[in-house]
Amino acid sequence: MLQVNFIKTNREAVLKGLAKKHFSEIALVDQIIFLDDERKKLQFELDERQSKINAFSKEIGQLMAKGDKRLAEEKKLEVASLKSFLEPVTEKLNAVENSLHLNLIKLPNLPHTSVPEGKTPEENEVVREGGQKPTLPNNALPHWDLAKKYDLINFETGNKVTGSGFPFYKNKGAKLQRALIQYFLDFNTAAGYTEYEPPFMVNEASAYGTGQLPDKEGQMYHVTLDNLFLIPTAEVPLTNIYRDEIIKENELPIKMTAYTPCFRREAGSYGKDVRGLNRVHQFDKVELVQLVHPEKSYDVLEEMLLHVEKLLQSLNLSYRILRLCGGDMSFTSALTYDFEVYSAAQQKWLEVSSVSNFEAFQTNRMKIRFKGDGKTQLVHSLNGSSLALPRIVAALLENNQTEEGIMLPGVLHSYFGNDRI
RNA sequence: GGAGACUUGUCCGAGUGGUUGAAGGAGCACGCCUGGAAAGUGUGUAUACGGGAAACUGUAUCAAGGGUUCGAAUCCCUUAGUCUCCGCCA
Repeated sequence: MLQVNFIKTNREAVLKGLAKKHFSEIALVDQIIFLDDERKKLQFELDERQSKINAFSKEIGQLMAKGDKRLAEEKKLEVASLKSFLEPVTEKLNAVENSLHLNLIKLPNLPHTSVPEGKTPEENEVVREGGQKPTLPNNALPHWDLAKKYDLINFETGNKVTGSGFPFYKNKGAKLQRALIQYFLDFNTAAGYTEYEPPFMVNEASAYGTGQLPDKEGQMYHVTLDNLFLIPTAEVPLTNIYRDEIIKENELPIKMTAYTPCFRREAGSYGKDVRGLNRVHQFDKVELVQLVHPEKSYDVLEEMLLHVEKLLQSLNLSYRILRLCGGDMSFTSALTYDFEVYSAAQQKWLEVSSVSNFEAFQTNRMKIRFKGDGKTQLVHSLNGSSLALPRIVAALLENNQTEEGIMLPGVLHSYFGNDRI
């Protein structure tokens, strides 16, 4: 959520930023400014009245103490008439505050200046590529066939037991999941991230805090009986740890990592892109979240980028880093880098990580602040995947297939207990 | 799931209708003291939204929401959470 004062003092910049994000309801901006002025007026009016009432009440108290009942009774009547004015103003103020808030949460975050213009994924900017694309024989198999061949993943059973998009991992497939999770977590904690195992369901306030609610409830699984939501990413419980808290400046940066399953209803799925592990409703992911001093968030973003890059390099995968264009970025992000891994058998890039700086957009909703220079201000939040497993698994299987089995990268050997599948 | 007790500021803790945003203590910050530290000592130390150039000042907030009252941290209701006992359970 953008800060009203920022919108008011930077109206032009806000409009420009929204245009870059291809946000169409720009009338909201002036609406918000209008409503906020209205809010202030009403607030002032209300405070004035309340102040008078408070003063009178105090007097009544003093009169009662002196035993001057008659004068006290007179004052009571005066207060009563003042109070009758209070209610309509309060109601108006509430109404204005509500619609101000409703409008405010409709505005997406503003893109950073380095965000490229553009509307579609094709217009994302390739920052750099790394690793080597493997050359596979002509009879190379896509991962769904490899999964069958080595009995690693069973999609059909998942369909039967739960539904499509809920695969069973089996045998070495299950063990590979465990190895990857363990490796990723160790890699992250070695870099100073604190490991968490958070709840896999969150309440409404938390889903709201990270921006899943309102509007995007369709993307989450909702446990209606208890009004809880299955988390679409560990970002939600992790960031919400600090909701409504004021952090001491010397405790920043706060670096957190967690493995969780992620649950996504993914309304718009289609065709070839959803084959095998390319898109599923439940998948495993290790996530990074940082809460940092606002002046440092872009340095931290670069640091997280390098961190994830190192992780991908250690897996010997061919990857590229994209800087997302304004139209392809998420609602909450100010700058996002996507990591894609090359799947040799499918001959396409698969997104495996998304590293974003949200600046104060999330923390303004969650009121995560810190105290520095005597002032209380919002921290910046960032997150990144390190990594989402399914597509990593897809690439590992496809890119490393040989006659002798699937050769795993060295860093996984000890975790997996073998050098190949 | 049942019964009871409880929920006050960063923390501990006082406070059962009237200058209480909240005693007292701890912590923290700054100053004095010290060769340095500890001890001692002085001052300061919540958040949000307003007004004001500023000094300063108004309103709200004692789990959350509602109610009673001229006035509520204090009384009533609802919800959530914590603890204890019982039940159930991996």
